[in-house]
Amino acid sequence: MSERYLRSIRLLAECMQQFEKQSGTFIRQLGLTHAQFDIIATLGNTTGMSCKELGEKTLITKGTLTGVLDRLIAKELISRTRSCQDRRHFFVCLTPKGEQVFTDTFPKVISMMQQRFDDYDVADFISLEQQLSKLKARLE
Amino acid sequence: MSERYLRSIRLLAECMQQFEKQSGTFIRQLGLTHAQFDIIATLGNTTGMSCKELGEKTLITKGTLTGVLDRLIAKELISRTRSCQDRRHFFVCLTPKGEQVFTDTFPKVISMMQQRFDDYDVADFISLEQQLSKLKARLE
DNA sequence: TATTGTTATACTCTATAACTATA
DNA sequence: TATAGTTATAGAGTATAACAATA
Repeated sequence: MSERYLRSIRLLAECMQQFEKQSGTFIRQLGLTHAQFDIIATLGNTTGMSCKELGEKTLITKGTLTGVLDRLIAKELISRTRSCQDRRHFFVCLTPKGEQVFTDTFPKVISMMQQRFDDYDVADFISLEQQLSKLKARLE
Repeated sequence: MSERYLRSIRLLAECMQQFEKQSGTFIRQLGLTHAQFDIIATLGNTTGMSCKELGEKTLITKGTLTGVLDRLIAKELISRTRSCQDRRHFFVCLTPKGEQVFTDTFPKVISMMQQRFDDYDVADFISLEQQLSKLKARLE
């Protein structure tokens, strides 16, 4: 059974690697790094969150996160303000410019990819989702 | 359909992130970086390959690769010898010590993970593999 | 005392471009 | 001329530990 598990994990890694290869080119054209884009993507469609939460979601450790956020602030894509309730917390969210990068970027990535999935029907996607959800639950 | 595609990609990323979170702790305990472990894993169970091939498989660009290989050589985990046929090529392969890291590591990662997949039967793994293979083909 | 985040340090990865050696 | 790999450079990510501010 362990060979089967390994084979699935290897496939998972290969899928992810391919996706990152394609999206990486795109991200770099935006003048962003992978870590920076990760932050933008995590903050997208949210009302913002603390550094702690952001670090947990992106797996970036706090010491590193400060630097990544600094560079995104310099690019005016995010804001970092101290929380009023608990002044130990910072509140990080996308600026309008950051929102725009988020909403401009994703449709482009989607359209770039979408044509490859022409022969996927709803059932195919549902099946894929089910398998990945199940796998994710085991990995957590 | 694009939301379905995005949802699958997000799940894929979350699975990979979880896997890297778990394996990352383990890799660091070995005194290796992610890139270094990627090289070891790619060379494992092969008779070796050129820098070019290694770069293509790991998505590490040639300038970066030289440095990563230098550090693995310093750790005596790989060897890099010039090819006799075409002296432009180098031939990179695991040393016995590198082989040992590879064969020692994977069983540990497997056993760490395996218990989580107790309720996966052969059919589950086959189904997962099929879905991932199909996805991979589209992403390439 | 515990938690959140910053700062400092040393190392590694990264992309890119110029370069060397071989074909 | 083309290809494989190295070297050089500047910037960014990484882990870790010590620190400051707040609770």
